[in-house]
Amino acid sequence: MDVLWDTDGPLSAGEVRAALNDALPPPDKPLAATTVLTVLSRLETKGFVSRDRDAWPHRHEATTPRAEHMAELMHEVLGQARNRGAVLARFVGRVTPEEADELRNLLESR
Amino acid sequence: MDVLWDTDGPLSAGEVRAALNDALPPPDKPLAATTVLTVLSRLETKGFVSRDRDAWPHRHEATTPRAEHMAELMHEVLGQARNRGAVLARFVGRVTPEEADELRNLLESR
DNA sequence: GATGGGTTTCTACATGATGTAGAACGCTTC
DNA sequence: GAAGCGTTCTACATCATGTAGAAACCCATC
Repeated sequence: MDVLWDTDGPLSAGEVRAALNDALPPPDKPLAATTVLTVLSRLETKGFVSRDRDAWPHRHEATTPRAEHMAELMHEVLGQARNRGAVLARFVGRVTPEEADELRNLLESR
Repeated sequence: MDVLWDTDGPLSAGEVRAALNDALPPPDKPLAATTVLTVLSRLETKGFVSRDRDAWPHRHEATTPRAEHMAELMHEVLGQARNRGAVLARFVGRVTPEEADELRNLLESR
Protein backbone atom coordinates (compact mmCIF):
# COMPACT_ATOMS: atom_id res chain seq x y z
CA MET A 1 0.00 0.00 0.00
CA ASP A 2 2.83 2.36 0.71
CA VAL A 3 4.08 2.06 -2.79
CA LEU A 4 0.83 3.59 -3.90
CA TRP A 5 1.73 6.84 -2.25
CA ASP A 6 5.12 6.77 -3.87
CA THR A 7 3.55 6.25 -7.25
CA ASP A 8 2.01 9.63 -6.78
CA GLY A 9 1.56 10.36 -10.45
CA PRO A 10 -1.25 12.81 -11.13
CA LEU A 11 -3.63 10.19 -12.55
CA SER A 12 -3.59 6.48 -13.21
CA ALA A 13 -5.40 3.16 -13.64
CA GLY A 14 -4.06 -0.36 -14.04
CA GLU A 15 -0.79 1.43 -14.68
CA VAL A 16 -0.55 1.46 -10.94
CA ARG A 17 -0.31 -2.27 -11.20
CA ALA A 18 2.58 -2.09 -13.63
CA ALA A 19 4.36 0.38 -11.40
CA LEU A 20 3.86 -1.83 -8.40
CA ASN A 21 5.04 -4.93 -10.18
CA ASP A 22 8.10 -3.08 -11.42
CA ALA A 23 8.92 -2.08 -7.89
CA LEU A 24 8.53 -5.64 -6.68
CA PRO A 25 11.60 -7.78 -6.00
CA PRO A 26 11.99 -9.92 -9.15
CA PRO A 27 11.47 -13.34 -7.57
CA ASP A 28 8.01 -12.31 -6.37
CA LYS A 29 5.00 -13.16 -8.39
CA PRO A 30 3.29 -10.12 -9.85
CA LEU A 31 0.13 -8.80 -8.27
CA ALA A 32 -3.17 -9.68 -9.86
CA ALA A 33 -5.08 -6.86 -11.45
CA THR A 34 -7.97 -7.39 -9.10
CA THR A 35 -5.73 -7.07 -6.10
CA VAL A 36 -4.70 -3.61 -7.09
CA LEU A 37 -8.27 -2.59 -7.79
CA THR A 38 -9.42 -3.89 -4.45
CA VAL A 39 -6.83 -1.89 -2.61
CA LEU A 40 -7.61 1.21 -4.61
CA SER A 41 -11.27 0.81 -3.75
CA ARG A 42 -10.51 0.49 -0.10
CA LEU A 43 -8.29 3.54 -0.23
CA GLU A 44 -11.10 5.39 -1.93
CA THR A 45 -13.50 4.38 0.83
CA LYS A 46 -11.11 5.84 3.33
CA GLY A 47 -10.82 9.00 1.34
CA PHE A 48 -7.16 8.65 0.48
CA VAL A 49 -7.76 8.18 -3.20
CA SER A 50 -10.27 9.77 -5.52
CA ARG A 51 -11.59 8.01 -8.55
CA ASP A 52 -12.86 9.48 -11.77
CA ARG A 53 -15.52 7.06 -12.88
CA ASP A 54 -16.36 9.01 -15.99
CA ALA A 55 -13.04 8.23 -17.57
CA TRP A 56 -12.26 4.86 -19.03
CA PRO A 57 -10.32 3.26 -17.54
CA HIS A 58 -11.05 5.07 -14.28
CA ARG A 59 -8.34 7.45 -13.22
CA HIS A 60 -7.11 7.38 -9.64
CA GLU A 61 -5.42 10.10 -7.74
CA ALA A 62 -4.20 10.63 -4.21
CA THR A 63 -6.52 13.09 -2.53
CA THR A 64 -3.74 14.59 -0.46
CA PRO A 65 -0.08 14.73 -1.39
CA ARG A 66 2.18 12.56 0.66
CA ALA A 67 3.83 15.35 2.61
CA GLU A 68 0.44 16.74 3.51
CA HIS A 69 -0.70 13.35 4.66
CA MET A 70 2.36 12.88 6.81
CA ALA A 71 1.90 16.27 8.40
CA GLU A 72 -1.70 15.37 9.14
CA LEU A 73 -0.62 12.19 10.82
CA MET A 74 1.82 14.10 12.98
CA HIS A 75 -0.92 16.47 14.02
CA GLU A 76 -3.22 13.59 14.79
CA VAL A 77 -0.65 12.22 17.17
CA LEU A 78 -0.05 15.60 18.71
CA GLY A 79 -3.76 16.16 19.02
CA GLN A 80 -4.15 13.10 21.19
CA ALA A 81 -1.74 14.38 23.80
CA ARG A 82 -3.08 16.25 26.77
CA ASN A 83 0.19 18.12 27.35
CA ARG A 84 1.23 19.15 23.89
CA GLY A 85 4.00 21.28 25.21
CA ALA A 86 5.73 18.26 26.64
CA VAL A 87 5.34 16.35 23.42
CA LEU A 88 6.68 19.19 21.35
CA ALA A 89 9.62 19.54 23.67
CA ARG A 90 10.50 15.88 23.27
CA PHE A 91 9.94 16.13 19.57
CA VAL A 92 12.23 19.08 19.12
CA GLY A 93 14.73 17.42 21.37
CA ARG A 94 15.25 14.61 18.90
CA VAL A 95 15.34 16.66 15.77
CA THR A 96 18.56 16.83 13.71
CA PRO A 97 20.40 20.15 13.55
CA GLU A 98 19.38 20.55 9.92
CA GLU A 99 15.78 19.99 10.75
CA ALA A 100 16.08 22.44 13.61
CA ASP A 101 17.27 25.11 11.20
CA GLU A 102 14.51 24.20 8.84
CA LEU A 103 11.98 24.65 11.60
CA ARG A 104 13.42 27.96 12.67
CA ASN A 105 13.12 29.27 9.15
CA LEU A 106 9.61 28.03 8.77
CA LEU A 107 8.57 29.62 12.04
CA GLU A 108 10.18 32.92 11.17
CA SER A 109 8.34 33.35 7.91
CA ARG A 110 4.90 32.77 9.26
CA MET B 1 -5.73 0.57 25.77
CA ASP B 2 -5.30 4.28 25.65
CA VAL B 3 -6.59 4.67 29.14
CA LEU B 4 -3.61 2.63 30.27
CA TRP B 5 -1.27 5.38 29.22
CA ASP B 6 -3.38 7.94 31.01
CA THR B 7 -3.23 5.89 34.17
CA ASP B 8 0.48 6.58 34.12
CA GLY B 9 1.00 6.11 37.84
CA PRO B 10 4.49 4.99 38.72
CA LEU B 11 3.51 1.41 39.57
CA SER B 12 0.38 -0.66 39.57
CA ALA B 13 -1.38 -4.03 39.29
CA GLY B 14 -5.06 -4.88 39.25
CA GLU B 15 -5.46 -1.30 40.38
CA VAL B 16 -5.25 -0.59 36.71
CA ARG B 17 -8.47 -2.47 36.40
CA ALA B 18 -10.16 -0.35 39.01
CA ALA B 19 -8.94 2.79 37.30
CA LEU B 20 -10.20 1.57 33.97
CA ASN B 21 -13.58 0.61 35.30
CA ASP B 22 -13.91 3.96 37.00
CA ALA B 23 -13.22 5.69 33.73
CA LEU B 24 -15.78 3.55 31.94
CA PRO B 25 -19.21 4.98 31.18
CA PRO B 26 -21.46 3.69 33.96
CA PRO B 27 -23.83 1.60 31.87
CA ASP B 28 -20.92 -0.50 30.58
CA LYS B 29 -20.10 -3.73 32.23
CA PRO B 30 -16.79 -3.65 34.05
CA LEU B 31 -13.77 -5.31 32.50
CA ALA B 32 -12.80 -8.73 33.71
CA ALA B 33 -9.55 -8.97 35.63
CA THR B 34 -8.13 -11.31 33.06
CA THR B 35 -8.85 -8.88 30.28
CA VAL B 36 -6.68 -6.27 31.87
CA LEU B 37 -3.90 -8.74 32.51
CA THR B 38 -3.99 -9.96 28.95
CA VAL B 39 -3.65 -6.47 27.62
CA LEU B 40 -0.85 -5.67 30.02
CA SER B 41 1.00 -8.80 28.89
CA ARG B 42 0.65 -7.85 25.29
CA LEU B 43 1.86 -4.35 26.03
CA GLU B 44 4.80 -5.86 27.81
CA THR B 45 5.60 -8.00 24.78
CA LYS B 46 5.68 -4.89 22.68
CA GLY B 47 7.91 -3.18 25.17
CA PHE B 48 5.47 -0.48 26.20
CA VAL B 49 5.09 -1.77 29.70
CA SER B 50 7.59 -3.26 32.08
CA ARG B 51 6.60 -5.74 34.73
CA ASP B 52 8.23 -6.43 38.03
CA ARG B 53 7.64 -10.12 38.55
CA ASP B 54 9.44 -10.17 41.87
CA ALA B 55 6.76 -8.13 43.52
CA TRP B 56 3.43 -9.58 44.45
CA PRO B 57 1.17 -8.61 42.88
CA HIS B 58 3.38 -7.75 39.92
CA ARG B 59 3.89 -4.06 39.41
CA HIS B 60 3.48 -2.57 35.99
CA GLU B 61 4.91 0.58 34.65
CA ALA B 62 4.98 2.38 31.34
CA THR B 63 8.47 2.08 29.91
CA THR B 64 8.27 5.50 28.29
CA PRO B 65 6.22 8.43 29.50
CA ARG B 66 3.33 9.36 27.32
CA ALA B 67 4.81 12.55 25.95
CA GLU B 68 7.97 10.70 25.02
CA HIS B 69 5.97 8.05 23.28
CA MET B 70 4.00 10.60 21.32
CA ALA B 71 7.15 12.36 20.24
CA GLU B 72 8.52 9.04 19.08
CA LEU B 73 5.45 8.39 17.02
CA MET B 74 5.80 11.77 15.39
CA HIS B 75 9.38 11.04 14.52
CA GLU B 76 8.41 7.68 13.12
CA VAL B 77 6.02 9.37 10.77
CA LEU B 78 8.56 11.99 9.83
CA GLY B 79 11.17 9.32 9.31
CA GLN B 80 9.08 7.63 6.67
CA ALA B 81 8.96 10.70 4.48
CA ARG B 82 11.46 11.17 1.70
CA ASN B 83 11.15 14.93 1.70
CA ARG B 84 11.12 15.82 5.36
CA GLY B 85 11.38 19.48 4.60
CA ALA B 86 8.03 19.41 2.87
CA VAL B 87 6.45 17.52 5.72
CA LEU B 88 7.84 19.88 8.32
CA ALA B 89 6.60 22.82 6.31
CA ARG B 90 3.09 21.41 6.22
CA PHE B 91 3.33 20.54 9.86
CA VAL B 92 4.36 23.99 10.94
CA GLY B 93 1.75 25.44 8.65
CA ARG B 94 -1.03 23.91 10.70
CA VAL B 95 0.32 24.65 14.11
CA THR B 96 -1.56 27.02 16.42
CA PRO B 97 0.06 30.37 17.24
CA GLU B 98 0.67 29.21 20.81
CA GLU B 99 2.38 26.09 19.59
CA ALA B 100 4.41 28.15 17.19
CA ASP B 101 5.70 30.25 20.07
CA GLU B 102 6.36 27.14 22.03
CA LEU B 103 8.41 25.76 19.18
CA ARG B 104 10.38 28.98 18.78
CA ASN B 105 11.30 28.91 22.40
CA LEU B 106 12.30 25.32 22.29
CA LEU B 107 14.44 25.87 19.24
CA GLU B 108 16.10 28.89 20.72
CA SER B 109 17.30 27.15 23.85
CA ARG B 110 18.93 24.31 22.11
C1' DG C 1 -22.67 -6.94 -34.32
C1' DA C 2 -19.60 -10.52 -32.58
C1' DT C 3 -14.95 -11.15 -30.45
C1' DG C 4 -11.20 -10.25 -27.45
C1' DG C 5 -8.54 -8.20 -23.98
C1' DG C 6 -8.03 -5.15 -20.39
C1' DT C 7 -11.24 -3.04 -16.40
C1' DT C 8 -14.35 -3.26 -12.83
C1' DT C 9 -17.25 -5.26 -9.25
C1' DC C 10 -18.40 -8.66 -5.94
C1' DT C 11 -17.24 -12.16 -3.20
C1' DA C 12 -13.97 -14.83 -0.58
C1' DC C 13 -10.18 -16.46 2.12
C1' DA C 14 -5.88 -16.18 5.10
C1' DT C 15 -3.37 -13.64 8.44
C1' DG C 16 -2.51 -10.72 12.21
C1' DA C 17 -3.90 -7.22 15.74
C1' DT C 18 -7.05 -6.21 19.22
C1' DG C 19 -10.70 -6.58 22.75
C1' DT C 20 -12.72 -9.67 25.78
C1' DA C 21 -12.96 -13.40 28.92
C1' DG C 22 -13.23 -18.57 31.01
C1' DA C 23 -10.64 -22.28 33.39
C1' DA C 24 -7.40 -23.40 36.26
C1' DC C 25 -3.39 -22.87 38.96
C1' DG C 26 -0.48 -19.78 42.37
C1' DC C 27 0.55 -16.59 46.23
C1' DT C 28 -0.75 -14.39 50.70
C1' DT C 29 -3.11 -13.94 54.62
C1' DC C 30 -5.80 -15.24 58.32
C1' DG D 1 -5.64 -25.04 54.87
C1' DA D 2 -9.44 -22.07 53.05
C1' DA D 3 -10.63 -17.67 50.89
C1' DG D 4 -9.73 -14.56 47.61
C1' DC D 5 -7.27 -11.94 44.50
C1' DG D 6 -3.48 -12.40 40.92
C1' DT D 7 -1.55 -14.82 37.09
C1' DT D 8 -1.19 -17.80 33.03
C1' DC D 9 -2.96 -20.15 29.13
C1' DT D 10 -6.24 -20.76 25.96
C1' DA D 11 -10.02 -19.20 23.15
C1' DC D 12 -13.23 -16.59 20.51
C1' DA D 13 -15.11 -12.49 17.87
C1' DT D 14 -14.11 -8.60 15.13
C1' DC D 15 -11.62 -5.81 12.13
C1' DA D 16 -7.92 -4.40 8.92
C1' DT D 17 -5.15 -5.90 5.35
C1' DG D 18 -3.20 -8.51 1.45
C1' DT D 19 -4.43 -11.38 -2.12
C1' DA D 20 -7.19 -13.14 -5.77
C1' DG D 21 -11.17 -15.84 -8.60
C1' DA D 22 -15.56 -15.36 -11.24
C1' DA D 23 -18.24 -12.89 -13.78
C1' DA D 24 -20.11 -8.73 -15.67
C1' DC D 25 -18.44 -4.67 -18.49
C1' DC D 26 -16.52 -1.43 -21.87
C1' DC D 27 -14.25 -0.33 -26.03
C1' DA D 28 -11.89 -1.11 -30.32
C1' DT D 29 -11.65 -3.84 -34.11
C1' DC D 30 -12.79 -7.19 -37.39
